[in-house]
Amino acid sequence: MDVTGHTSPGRHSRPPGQEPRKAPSIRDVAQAAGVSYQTVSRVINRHPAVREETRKRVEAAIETLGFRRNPTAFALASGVTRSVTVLTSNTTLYGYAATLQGLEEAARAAGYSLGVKVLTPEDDLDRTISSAASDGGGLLVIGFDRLGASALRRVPADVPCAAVVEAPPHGRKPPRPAVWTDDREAARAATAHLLELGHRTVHYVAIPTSVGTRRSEGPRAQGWRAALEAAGITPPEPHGGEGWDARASYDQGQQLAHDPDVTAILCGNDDLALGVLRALHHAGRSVPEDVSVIGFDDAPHSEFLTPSLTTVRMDFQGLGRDAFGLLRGQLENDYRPPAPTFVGTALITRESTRHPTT
Amino acid sequence: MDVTGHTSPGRHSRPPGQEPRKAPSIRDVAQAAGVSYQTVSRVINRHPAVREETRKRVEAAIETLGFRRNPTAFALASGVTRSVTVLTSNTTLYGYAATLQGLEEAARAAGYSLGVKVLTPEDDLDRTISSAASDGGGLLVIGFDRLGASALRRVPADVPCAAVVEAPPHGRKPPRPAVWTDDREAARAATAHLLELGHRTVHYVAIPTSVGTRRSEGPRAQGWRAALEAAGITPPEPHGGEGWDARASYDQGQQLAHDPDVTAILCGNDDLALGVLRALHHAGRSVPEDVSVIGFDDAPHSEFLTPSLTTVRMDFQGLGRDAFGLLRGQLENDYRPPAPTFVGTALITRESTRHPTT
DNA sequence: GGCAGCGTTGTGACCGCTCACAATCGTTGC
DNA sequence: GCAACGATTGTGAGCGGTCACAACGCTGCC
Repeated sequence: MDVTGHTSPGRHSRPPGQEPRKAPSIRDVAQAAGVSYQTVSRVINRHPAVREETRKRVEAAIETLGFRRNPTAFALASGVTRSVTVLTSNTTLYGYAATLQGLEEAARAAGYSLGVKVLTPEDDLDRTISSAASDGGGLLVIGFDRLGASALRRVPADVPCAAVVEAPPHGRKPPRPAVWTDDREAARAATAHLLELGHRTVHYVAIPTSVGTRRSEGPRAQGWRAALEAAGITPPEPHGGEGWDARASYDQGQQLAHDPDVTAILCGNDDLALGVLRALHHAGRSVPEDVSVIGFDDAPHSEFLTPSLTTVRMDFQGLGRDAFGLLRGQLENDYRPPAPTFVGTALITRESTRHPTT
Repeated sequence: MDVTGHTSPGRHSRPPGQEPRKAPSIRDVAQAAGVSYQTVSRVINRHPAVREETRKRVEAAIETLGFRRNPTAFALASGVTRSVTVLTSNTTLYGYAATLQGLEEAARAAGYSLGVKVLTPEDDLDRTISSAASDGGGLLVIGFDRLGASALRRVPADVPCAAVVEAPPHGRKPPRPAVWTDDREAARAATAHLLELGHRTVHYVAIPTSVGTRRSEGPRAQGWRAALEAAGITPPEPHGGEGWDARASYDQGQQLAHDPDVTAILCGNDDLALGVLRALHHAGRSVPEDVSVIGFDDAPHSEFLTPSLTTVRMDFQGLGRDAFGLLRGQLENDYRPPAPTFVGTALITRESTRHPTT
């Protein structure tokens, strides 16, 4: 079953005699309208000092010739790009994809075009950054992970830049203008919820963090730990931290499943929760009867799992929108970015959590 | 729980006296190296007619000044952009996201920068297209749906363009160079598989199609229908066709669940399958004991569902790669796109399918 | 009537790079 | 010894816009 198809252009796909006629320039328009190129420039820039009648004439010429201002020439001459580049290590994981979507929407609404560059450990970070910087008007960095965070740190100070990041440690500020969600508090609340249901402790399966070594703790882990400590419980050793998806968490899920004392598990994201769910199922432990599971992020499919997943909803799109606003504030002198509009987090309780059976 | 954070740049974030010094130009390099700007241009373009010693000198100057060729000026002067724009109606659904990922990888490998523009029903398609076209060197259209397909049709003939599309009807060719997977055959094989297991018929929950009205059939529906007809079975009325996600298919799943004759369901993608799975569960019908379900696309989480989902694996990344190659062939005179490299489809059998009871 | 002042339009230079062509140099050939 | 030649290098123009400034015509005023 590997039948596939494609069509390709002929070697000479251009009909003879039909040169790819190049787009009209302002000088073409000027000639057609009987004015100077500068007047055309004024018209397309809505400069007030143009007589009504002249403007009409120029606009007519623009219309008939199908003129559109060449963005490249505009960028070169004016130094203004109206384009931004997103730097991210991933485009498909839910959190990243949703953030990217928010960034794109905001950019489109503001009339900016959006470039995307995926960061890989193999590529030279500085090289990638400087090429992206010279390409476009500004950089938007998704700094959820190590790669993204270190890219953010290396963006030269004179390059306009904004970021979406993991909640920074208390008292620390990200190196650049940034937005984030208070994951720490959200994780604390989710953990507290499990404790309130009557669980004696809560185990944690971690996502990778954006800082330091594998064993260092991200904000979600910190919130989890804080909730336990506030309840006078010694936190057990956290699991995971090496991958983002279900494949990565399945093993951890198996270990947890074999420990009969485990009755509640908080996962760093919904994909990890899925792997844990699967492992628990294989081990014959049912959710939520034997074990409660909470995810993080509220991915679109989490609601439809069986059992449907209790999880922490995040407003990634809102984060993206706001990060773009922050960048736009640096790009346009007269633009003041509005206060953050994203809605923070919310614990969505579904079927995967309940009180423990004594 | 709506605590969030952000930092913004001060109003005057630039340290006084530290102007954002503009990047060095080839003339700066030329002066530093004691040659003309044209010689510098030759060096950065690897023109052979430069004496070894001169080249060394220029390269040293480039290094010390940290010169990088301005892509905007290069584009304007040469007419070559080394950038492409992806037009898509969606960035988060698995098929789209994975295709985008393939496109991005290929573009990055070839040294192209990649722009993304999301198509919406509200925006003026022609406007979006022409702005994307003037922005970059070429267009890559993801034409899985109506919006994408109609965008593809409207791309002016003189704009370089390649697409990833739904398999076209027999004997038809897409309007532009394109790649696709033979979904029709894959759906036929998946349906045939269910029949071979002993099911008397197979029901179908459709994804939206890229052509015509809601009720017209995409290649997956055609393949399903063909398999049934080949077995002498009158195809039942297909369901769905109005949405891509689990929310859209849940209702259809409910209807199917209440019909005791339904023992096998093919879904247009894995998300729809998820909604159907959920509806069956709610109706008390177990999978695969009472009903077999097959999805399409092999999304990353499908393997970890319970029951894990039998599905048709697609090589979206490969499609993206190949589509980029097709575009690159139009952009560079001396580049011949390689033959398609994507691997087609494969039926992945997991827990959600088996022979019917009785 | 002459001139300042305004509204409107045109000219020249330039953004950073490429292209086509001209200029320079040291060799070579006869 | 000199023209021809190839290898190098430099010059001018232009890509399609913008900016700064000059120039024009008209009105209002003393």
